[in-house]
Amino acid sequence: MSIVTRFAPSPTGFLHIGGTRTALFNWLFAKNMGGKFLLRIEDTDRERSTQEAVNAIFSGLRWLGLDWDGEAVFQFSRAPKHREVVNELLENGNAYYCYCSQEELAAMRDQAKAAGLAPRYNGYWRDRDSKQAPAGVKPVVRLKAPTEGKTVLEDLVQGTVVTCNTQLDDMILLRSDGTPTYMLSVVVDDHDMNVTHVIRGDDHLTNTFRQIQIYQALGWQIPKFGHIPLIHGPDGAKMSKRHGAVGVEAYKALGILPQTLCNYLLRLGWAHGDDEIIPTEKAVEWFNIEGIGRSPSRFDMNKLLNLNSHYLRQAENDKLIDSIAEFLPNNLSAKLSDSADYRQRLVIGINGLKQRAKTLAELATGAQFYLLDAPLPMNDKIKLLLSERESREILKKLTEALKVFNEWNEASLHILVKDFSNGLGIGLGNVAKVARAALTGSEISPSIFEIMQALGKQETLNRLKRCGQLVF
RNA sequence: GUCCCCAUCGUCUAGCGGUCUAGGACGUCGCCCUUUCAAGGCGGCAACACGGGUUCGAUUCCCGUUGGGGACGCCA
Repeated sequence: MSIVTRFAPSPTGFLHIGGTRTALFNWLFAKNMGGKFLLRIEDTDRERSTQEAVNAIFSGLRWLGLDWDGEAVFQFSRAPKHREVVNELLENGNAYYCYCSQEELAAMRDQAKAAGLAPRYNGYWRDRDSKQAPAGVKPVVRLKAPTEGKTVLEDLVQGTVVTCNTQLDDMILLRSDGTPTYMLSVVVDDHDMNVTHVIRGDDHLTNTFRQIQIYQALGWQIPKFGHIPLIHGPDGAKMSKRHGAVGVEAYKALGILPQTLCNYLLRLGWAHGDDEIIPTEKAVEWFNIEGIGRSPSRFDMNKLLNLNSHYLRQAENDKLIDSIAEFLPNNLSAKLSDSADYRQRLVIGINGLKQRAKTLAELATGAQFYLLDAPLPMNDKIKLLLSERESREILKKLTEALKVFNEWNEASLHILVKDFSNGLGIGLGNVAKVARAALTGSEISPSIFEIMQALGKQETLNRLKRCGQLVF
């Protein structure tokens, strides 16, 4: 039998980074086993579900390349089927109506807590006749769960986990307004979608015992479960808003590459020996559930950034140039797309640039001087440097030397400027510093010879000459 | 409060009884390379939470302690 996994997020916000890892593991497992990966939107909470959140899930998964098989299933649309199943349960005596009010339930929980027990419903209506029901109260439907014995979970990640049934109460299957609860919907949907492996966050572990009880009441085959540890923030607590970026779109906006995020998320709690750089193809080949660690791991932005600079350096230049557009100010990104000349500068210049950037955003910032027209913006330090008489002397002489030079490539320019510096007896570093300032408006940049080549002779001379004449 | 899970450098991890004077990566520190900054190369600092067992032998197995985390909704 072919395996089927699924990712089942609720559309109540952004696509959470933790959920993303869950999706990745499900996807990898399915791919590794030659099975299917399904997507189900758990939108049964009508109050909190939004279309915007659904879109965020779709676009986030697509961005990461975690494609799902078939159409996404919207859980709410299956409510009639869920009610049908509840009726079945009601008929065969595995479920019953409960008329307790919220106040009564709260009292029961307090009572149990006071007695040193888990807060739970005490089964008041379990064996009571509905004829005794208070008038005008709309009942909920509860599962008639076993009151003794144990429920056992053979978890793919956590191992064997056992819970006493006295710990669990009769969960609600149908709300008083007739809508199905999550606990029931997941079971019915996973069953109907033929899901064979439920891989999800650790926070669902205790839910699983309840869900197993539903499977048992229905006489359905129980899928295999694997509960992966949650991702924690740097402080060790579950990732939440106060930790900063929790949605994948935030990482996209930062200029993190999708392959970086996949690689990073995979290495959080899973390893393949000493391998750190694991491209998706390898991940699919190597992934296994047994390798998933059981302890939660903390999110480390530094390592993510380091990985990202690796993938940035490896990325194809054309793609990189295309993808920095959205990180550029509008006027510059327009220049990039409208003018082949400006783009051509980056075709060469991107090489030095991408070696220095940790994110696409940084790459875009670094690329600006290629797209800007003189006069370049300069800080006081640069202005001061360029206003010195020695600097302008160097610039003038350098302009003259370059004017008659025609081997316009990085290596030749390097030799020429080196000889030029020797001739002046001032050392390459001093010439480079001034040229860099004039060419880029900055004291930090890629190799000035690469920049000269990328800018072309005319623009190089233009920038050098301009600064040589500048008066501040 | 009740139940469950977890525990190797600051962080992510390798290790599945002897190969461990514990390996890799990020970060950090130093050196080299060098026109700046990166990248790269080389090297340093840095961990088996604690206490009991089991065993000829425990980082590895068992039990406790401590510490951390998660779950206890007519949310999902």
